[in-house]
Amino acid sequence: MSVDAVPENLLAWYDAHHRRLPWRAAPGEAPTDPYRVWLSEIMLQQTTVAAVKPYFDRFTTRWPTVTDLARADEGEVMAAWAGLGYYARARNLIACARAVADDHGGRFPDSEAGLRALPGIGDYSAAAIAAIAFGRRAVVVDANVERVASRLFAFDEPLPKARPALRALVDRITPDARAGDFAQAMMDLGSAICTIRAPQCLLCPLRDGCAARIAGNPEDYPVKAAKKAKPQRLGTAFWIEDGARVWLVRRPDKGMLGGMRALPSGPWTDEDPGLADAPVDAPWREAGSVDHVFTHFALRLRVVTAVQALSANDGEWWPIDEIEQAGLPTLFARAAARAIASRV
DNA sequence: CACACGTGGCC
DNA sequence: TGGCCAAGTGT
Repeated sequence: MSVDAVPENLLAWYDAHHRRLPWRAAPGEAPTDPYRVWLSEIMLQQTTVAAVKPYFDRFTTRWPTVTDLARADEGEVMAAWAGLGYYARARNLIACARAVADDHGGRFPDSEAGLRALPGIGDYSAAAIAAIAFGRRAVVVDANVERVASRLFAFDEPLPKARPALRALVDRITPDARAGDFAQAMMDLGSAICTIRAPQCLLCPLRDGCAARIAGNPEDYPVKAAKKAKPQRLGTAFWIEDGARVWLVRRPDKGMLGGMRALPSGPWTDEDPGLADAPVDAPWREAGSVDHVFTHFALRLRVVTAVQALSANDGEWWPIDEIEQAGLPTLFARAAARAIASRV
């Protein structure tokens, strides 16, 4: 199979085997509302389809259009995003919705360059939205496409440094027509057939032209640069309650879990901070600790509790029996669960 | 440009 | 079970 035959074979496979997803139009159907395409692409950044589905349903039910989202209360959007991770996406989501509403008359730009200028939309998302929502030819390269293409061409230069060279190869196989279906077909193929481990080459529509399969080592692709070791950090979270309510703060926009509601907590470092960052003097009780692994460090967060009056400006009392609605990111949801379990 | 930035699932 | 990885973006 030559390179020229890739789009035809892949699209025929997609017509027969495409996944049905809430944000996707089937081949031949009218394209999905650009708002839904955009929302799904932002949620899917570094995030699995299974994790995104319930969030996508809740967001589109609560905010059916980009204008609705643009008018939404920022804190409510952040709380609705809680648990999905990479919270800068949620801050950029709001900024993008407001830019579309205020600067573009409530309609998404229909060109890759126009989309690329919006907050939270990078090279990948601009290409994907242009292709999927607007039928534009665009070279869409995500981790699935990198894996499929690097195997197809037996491309063995280490990523991410060699990403531009790999993108040039993807450009060669991207068709002018059905660019959106082609991009989604590459992703479905990467998800179902051309998997990280144990790829199902016998079922692959591109097997006859795949250099890595012919060489017998598809699992050796893509080649990636070595990763750095994760440091271990230590911190303390403070559960302060008045009996029925707990004291919550909002974390600064910059930095870890930025903009999210949280338990008070000092900086996380390689030294155990103990009670040094306590927001108030209190007879602290140990409630155990939570181990949590982030992208670039591991954290052991000690949880201490106290029943204490507290008056401060930068925080709020939250009913403990409604803690699930506070929109805590997973780390602090786990810390809160630890504190609640330790109550007498 | 290398690094910061979450979470859960997989083996 | 600890390491790897995911429909990346911003700085």
